[in-house]
Amino acid sequence: MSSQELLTISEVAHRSGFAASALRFYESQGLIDAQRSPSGRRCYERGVLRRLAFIRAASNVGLTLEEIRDELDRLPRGRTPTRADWQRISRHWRARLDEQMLALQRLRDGLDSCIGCGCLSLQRCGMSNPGDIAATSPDAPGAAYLPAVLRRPHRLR
Amino acid sequence: MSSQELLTISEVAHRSGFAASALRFYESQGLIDAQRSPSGRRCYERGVLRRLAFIRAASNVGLTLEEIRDELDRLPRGRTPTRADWQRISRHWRARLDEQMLALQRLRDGLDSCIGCGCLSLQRCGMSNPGDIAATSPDAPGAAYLPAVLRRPHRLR
DNA sequence: ATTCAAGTTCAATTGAACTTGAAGTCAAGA
DNA sequence: TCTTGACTTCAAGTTCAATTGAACTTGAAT
Repeated sequence: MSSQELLTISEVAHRSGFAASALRFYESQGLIDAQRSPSGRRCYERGVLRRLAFIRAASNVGLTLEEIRDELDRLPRGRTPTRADWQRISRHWRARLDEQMLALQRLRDGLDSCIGCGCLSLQRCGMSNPGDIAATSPDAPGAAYLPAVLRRPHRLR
Repeated sequence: MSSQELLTISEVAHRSGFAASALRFYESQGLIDAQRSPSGRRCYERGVLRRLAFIRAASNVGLTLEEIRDELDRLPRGRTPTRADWQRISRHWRARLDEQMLALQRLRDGLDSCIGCGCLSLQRCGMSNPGDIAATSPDAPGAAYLPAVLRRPHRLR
């Protein structure tokens, strides 16, 4: 069925742009898998490259590795994702990106409204308080919290 | 000259929205400072609240604490920042936010161009390769890197 | 036969921004 | 006097996504 050409870890590393250490790490985290040669070396099917592209894209969108693993697990094991699979995922990501952009826009608009006023008033300034949580709470503290989407750290290299 | 009303750490914590531990940490990092009571407790001037609002805002924009410290250090010690100070800083932040938004837009456009095609081709897909670095290199690896602006982790709470 | 690069495992380290815990001090109230 | 509770310091822990290092094995080329 499947082709015979298996890839070494350094080939996959080079072709995917991930470090070999990252590939081992992803395997340990259940994001990808590898066969083994008789001597115990990792042998990858070509499909792993698509999977890695997926991982990078998802990570770019801001998903954690855990979320990515979940998403991959809900994907059909073995076969290439269908258009429908891909559309479901895309919509998910698209929504996340829109959220992030919106949060940034609010921040930038707050900044614009501050320019020239020299304000940065603790209670009122839209810049130090981009109006999400704090303002609504009954005995809200003066300063505010970033919308959750922008709070997530994400690195990747 | 300055008023007598000094604030305790828990007052500042509540009014700024930062945890007391964060205030101690910021002091240790040279971002804020505090006087001491005879018994060694921290006493804050009201001005620290403005400074903390600044820190939160800057952090929301994505500056690291180190960058924030630098920015604060270039600010006139003692006096409230003038309109000119604030405008310089705002422009700096504004540019940074614009960068971030642009990066997100590229990502989203790539996603849109993918929806329905089910591609995620390693070499060509705009989603796994938001066209920044990798594609330009001579023997570029297949997959790409996020623009630096989006790579920075930033947490705050 | 020797050498070398490339692979393996596992544990420890990184960095940013804090938080948590342990152990102790201090002032006010019952 | 005793007990809270708010504070102090300092060291160590947390999270995420990996990287790094030590110690070892393998396969191919010289």
